[in-house]
Amino acid sequence: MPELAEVELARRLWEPAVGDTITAVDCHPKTRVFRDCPAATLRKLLPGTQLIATRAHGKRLLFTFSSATEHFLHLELHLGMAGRLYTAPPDHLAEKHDHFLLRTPNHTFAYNDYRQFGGVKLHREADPWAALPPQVLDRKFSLAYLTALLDRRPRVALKALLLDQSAFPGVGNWMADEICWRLNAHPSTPVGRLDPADLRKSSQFVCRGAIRHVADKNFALSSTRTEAFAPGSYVHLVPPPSWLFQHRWKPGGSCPRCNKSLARATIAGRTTAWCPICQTIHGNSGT
DNA sequence: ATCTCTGTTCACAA
DNA sequence: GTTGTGAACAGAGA
Repeated sequence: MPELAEVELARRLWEPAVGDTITAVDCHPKTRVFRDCPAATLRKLLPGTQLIATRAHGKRLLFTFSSATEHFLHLELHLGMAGRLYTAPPDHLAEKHDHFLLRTPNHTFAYNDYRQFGGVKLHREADPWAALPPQVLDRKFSLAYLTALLDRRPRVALKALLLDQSAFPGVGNWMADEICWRLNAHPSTPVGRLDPADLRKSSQFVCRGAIRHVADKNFALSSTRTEAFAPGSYVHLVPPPSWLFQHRWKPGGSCPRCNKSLARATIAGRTTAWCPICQTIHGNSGT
């Protein structure tokens, strides 16, 4: 599920652990989420360390620990399709599909992923994220930068480029559709036909709005209703009806702008919804 | 029972 | 070299 806003929400839910000492690590005995780091390594390295920083970049999370034995120690999490972080009391027992629990004196920080499409990586270098591309809301995501990006691969379909994590980190299926819709562009439009300034504006609008509607609002809810983030529930508030989001999966859903029926098809390998009336910029229309 | 899914990766085709 | 497609991963809910 998680795209950039849910990933940011997950980061904030674990943020209270900063400054805490890890007292124990419980790992699910049989899981494939520990891809390049055996669970035994985590159990050996993490207890006694202190969490000192949390970061999010696109769909990735990075938790940095200070350790007596390692110069640098980071845990990178990817939530895949169904991953979720939550916080619980220190004596919390692992729920179904909890893959690992970080224990601190006052909390349990849990990682749950029933589909196991996510994963955990261990990094031991100073900055494992040194080479990541700029994010949509970074200052480095400039008009010149995006123009060069489009010039490099002018024939790629808009939807495919939006889903490319090295181009638009953190944008997933629904955000990609939302950006196409806001841009009035058909998802299969070759990106060479687009105005980079318009694409930049639309993608920034959607990323900013997603953070506000999903990360900010659900986080505010979590501080008044901690039980809302117990296993089994997660995101409660979604973008408003003026966004495509609330209409795209409804059978017979209609465009919030012109009220005509939405179209659906598989584009760039993913189910895609768009408004055939509003999204008039096409690759094959001649204009 | 069958199908779908806010994701990524890999093999392979065109 | 580029671009597109389908399968695989695993489980829940319709």
